[in-house]
Amino acid sequence: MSFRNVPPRLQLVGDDPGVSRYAVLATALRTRLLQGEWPPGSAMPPEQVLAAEHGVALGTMRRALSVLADEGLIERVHGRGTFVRQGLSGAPMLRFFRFGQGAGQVPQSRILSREQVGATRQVARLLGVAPGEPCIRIQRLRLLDGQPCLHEDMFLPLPLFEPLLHVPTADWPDLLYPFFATRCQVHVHRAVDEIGFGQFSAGQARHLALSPGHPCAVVTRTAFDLQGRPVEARTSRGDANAFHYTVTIT
Amino acid sequence: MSFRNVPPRLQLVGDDPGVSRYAVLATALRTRLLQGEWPPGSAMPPEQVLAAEHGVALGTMRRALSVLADEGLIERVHGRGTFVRQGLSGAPMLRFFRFGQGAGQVPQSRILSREQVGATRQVARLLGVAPGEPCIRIQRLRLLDGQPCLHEDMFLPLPLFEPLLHVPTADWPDLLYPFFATRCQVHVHRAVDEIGFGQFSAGQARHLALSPGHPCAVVTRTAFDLQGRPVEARTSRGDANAFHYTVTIT
DNA sequence: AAGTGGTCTAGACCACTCT
DNA sequence: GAGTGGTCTAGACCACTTG
Repeated sequence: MSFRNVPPRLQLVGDDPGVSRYAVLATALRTRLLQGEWPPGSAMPPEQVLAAEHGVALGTMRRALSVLADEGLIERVHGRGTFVRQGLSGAPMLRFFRFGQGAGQVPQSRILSREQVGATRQVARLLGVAPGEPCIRIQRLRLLDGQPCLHEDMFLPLPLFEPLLHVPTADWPDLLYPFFATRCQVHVHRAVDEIGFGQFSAGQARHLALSPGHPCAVVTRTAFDLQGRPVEARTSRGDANAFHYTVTIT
Repeated sequence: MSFRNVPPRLQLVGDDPGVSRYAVLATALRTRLLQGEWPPGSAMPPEQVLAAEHGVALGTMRRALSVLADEGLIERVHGRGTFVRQGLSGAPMLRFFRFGQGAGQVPQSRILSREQVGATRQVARLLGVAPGEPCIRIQRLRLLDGQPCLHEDMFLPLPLFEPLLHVPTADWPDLLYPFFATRCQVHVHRAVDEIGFGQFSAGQARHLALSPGHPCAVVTRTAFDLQGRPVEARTSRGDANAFHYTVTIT
C-alpha cells in the first residue's frame, strides 16, 4: 500500500491548476447567488450543509464564504446564520456636504418634475444603453429643516422602473433605494460617485436661493444592482462652499 | 482519566475572556513591531518560529499576522517572508486632479520658500502640538511638463525634521516621503486628506497663471507615522475646474 | 436545548523564491 | 534543495441566538 495521508480529494486536483479550491468555491456560490437561488435578505444554508454539498472541509467552505462576505454579497451573523445582503438602504449625498444643522438626519425631498424621456448621450453611457432609450427623469430638491440644500437630476431606465410611472410623486419617500426594492425589485448594491466642481445654472440656483453662476459641487452617481448592471444615473449639485470630504490613504 | 481531547492550552484560558487568542497575539506583535523590534523593510521571523515563541498553533499565528497585514503594518510575500512595511512612497495629490497630459507621472517640484516658523493654531491642531511650536514651513509648486498646476504649503514639526534645515532646497527630490525616511527616519504610513473648496489668493493665483479669486480645490493633508503620530500638515490648492475624484460605496 | 457561526489545534502537502 | 508562506483537512470546543 502506498496511500500515505491522502484526503478523499487531492488539493487542486480536478480544478484549474494554480487556482485555490476556495476561490473556485466562491465563484460557484456567487453564481448560485446571482442566479437568485437565495434572494436578497434570505438565509443561505448553514456552512456544514454547504461544505457537505460541495465535498470540502468546513474550513475551506468558511474561507470561500468569507470571500463573498468581503465582497459585500453576504453577511454572516454569529449564532443566526449567513444572509444575502439587502441592497443599500441609502448612500447619502449629504456625506459630501457640511450644512449647519441637521447632521446625520435624512433630508426631506420635494419632487420638482417627473417625465419620460430618451437617454441623453451621457446618461446612455452611464447606464450602458443606447442613446434615446426610454427613461424616467426625476428632478427633486433635498431639504434640511425646510431649507433647500441639494438639487438632484436622476435618470432611471425603462421598462425596469415602469411601476414608478404609476406612483403619484407625492407618495415617493425620502429614501429611494428601499422604494426601488419593494416597487421594482431593484436592489442597489453598489454606487460610484464622481465628484467635480462647476457653476449653478439659473434654474438650479433659483431653487437653492443662490445666484446664477454660484460655484457648485457636482456629484455624478451611477448605481449598480447585485448583478453589476447600472440602474440609476444621478447628478446632485450643492453649494461648493459647503462641500467637504475626507479620504484616508494607507 | 477524564482528559478528552484537551490541547496543551485551552481556548481563551489565561487570556481576557471574550477576546480571541489571535486578537491578543496581533496586539502583542503590533507592540513588538511599533517598539522597533523589526525596523521598516526588515523581515519578521517565519510564522513557524513566531507560533512556537507564543505557544500557539500555526493557523492561529497566521490569523494574527493576517490582521496586521490587513492593517497595512506588514506585507506577506509567498516564498520570501513577512516584512514590515516601508512608509508610503507617495500619496499623489494629482489623483485629485485631471490635467491634460502627463497622467500618472510624478510632477516636478519648485520650492518657493523654506522658513522656520511657529505653528499656527490650525497647524498646531493638526500636528497635535501647542501653537507656536517650531516648524519648518515649505511652500512649493508642482509642475507637469513645466506648467505649474498645484500650490503646496507644508508644515513639518521640529526638531523631528531638523536635518532638512541643512539640505539646500535645490537638492530636495520631487517625492518627499522617501526623502523624509532616509534623512529623518520618518516613515509616513498613513495620510488623511480633507477636501474642500475656496478661492485662490492673489499670490497663489499668480504662480499658477490664474486670476485672483479663481475657484480652487483645497486638499488639507495630515500625514502620520507608524506609531500614529502626525508628522506633516500640508495644504494643496489646484484649479477647481480640473478637480475630479471617484468614490465607491458598497 | 438545538442550531448557528467563530476559534483553535495538529499535521500534511502545495507553490513560490532564492541559492 | 532548503526555506518561506498558502492551502486543505478533520475534528473538538466555544460563543451567540432563538425557541
